[in-house]
Amino acid sequence: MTAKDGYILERQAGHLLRRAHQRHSAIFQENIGDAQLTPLQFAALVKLRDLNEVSQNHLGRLTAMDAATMQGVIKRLASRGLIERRPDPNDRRRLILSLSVEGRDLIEALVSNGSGITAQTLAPLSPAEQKQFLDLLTKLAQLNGNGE
Amino acid sequence: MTAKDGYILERQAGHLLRRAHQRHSAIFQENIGDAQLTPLQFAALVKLRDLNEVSQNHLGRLTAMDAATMQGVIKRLASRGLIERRPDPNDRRRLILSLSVEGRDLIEALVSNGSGITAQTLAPLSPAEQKQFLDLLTKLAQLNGNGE
DNA sequence: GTTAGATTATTCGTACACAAACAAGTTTTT
DNA sequence: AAAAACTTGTTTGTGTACGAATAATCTAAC
Repeated sequence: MTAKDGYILERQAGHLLRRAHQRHSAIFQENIGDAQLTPLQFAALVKLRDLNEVSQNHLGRLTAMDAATMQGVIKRLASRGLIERRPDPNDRRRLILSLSVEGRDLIEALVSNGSGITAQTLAPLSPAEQKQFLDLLTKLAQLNGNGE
Repeated sequence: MTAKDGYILERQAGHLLRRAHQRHSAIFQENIGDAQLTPLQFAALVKLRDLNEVSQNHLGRLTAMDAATMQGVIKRLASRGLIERRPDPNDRRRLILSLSVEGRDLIEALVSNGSGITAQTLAPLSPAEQKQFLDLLTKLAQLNGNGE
């Protein structure tokens, strides 16, 4: 907490965001109910459940993963048999992704755990603070609003 | 944004924290003023400047990095000649870390950029909102307050 | 004072994160 | 239609993240 010129690591947005994200990841891992599933894999399954079918890159945009990251996440989900990949007949560059039966069953069984994880992550705050925090955080998560 | 049962990815704390952290990282990279320096490396240098000398594990605790991560961060900083490592005479397990002259010069020159990066990260919020956000985020970054 | 237990740093293995470069395919321009 | 520009998915390389295992050392208990 020392600082010769007022720059205190513990008060920087980036450091705090990183630590809060660490804490959330730990809560996720303890409570998701599937030891292999990671937050990104869970996000991909949830979005796929909502949309039924999407291309890989499109799913990446919806879940905020770049193409290279998405590739790895999808590969691992497919190797577990949770999702299926087939070529798009209208655009031969594209891979159309969808949930397998096992993937659908798994995500239906685990979504409620996801809600609990968010609740637990926000538990140190009062209900009013939770709402406020999510509102502010939503603004800061917007890709614009930076400074070019 | 669809959802059969109210679980909306875009409103989950973890997803928003991840995206806000992504945005911060992009702002950091554009504004830190040293193309090689990463947020973690910057944090390590800042803490080292504040404390002069610390053991590697201790520095890891102060910057919220586990021992394995810290090891890599320190290795890269040392290979750039920004920090020095010497054994602790009182405890032969320990490595005592300190800034080199170049490391000190670099961090002194870049700390103010760090403040600008936090400001820019929080720029979408009003000053009152910024204070509130940091207060709430600080509570959520505390390692306790989870639910065992 | 030795043994059991804890701590320090390292290594290994898996999973993000993302820039950069690429091949293959699609769209836009001219 | 052919060229230029863009998109999709993959690969490579570097840097977090962190669990688990290990060797060396230190500390606490007995």
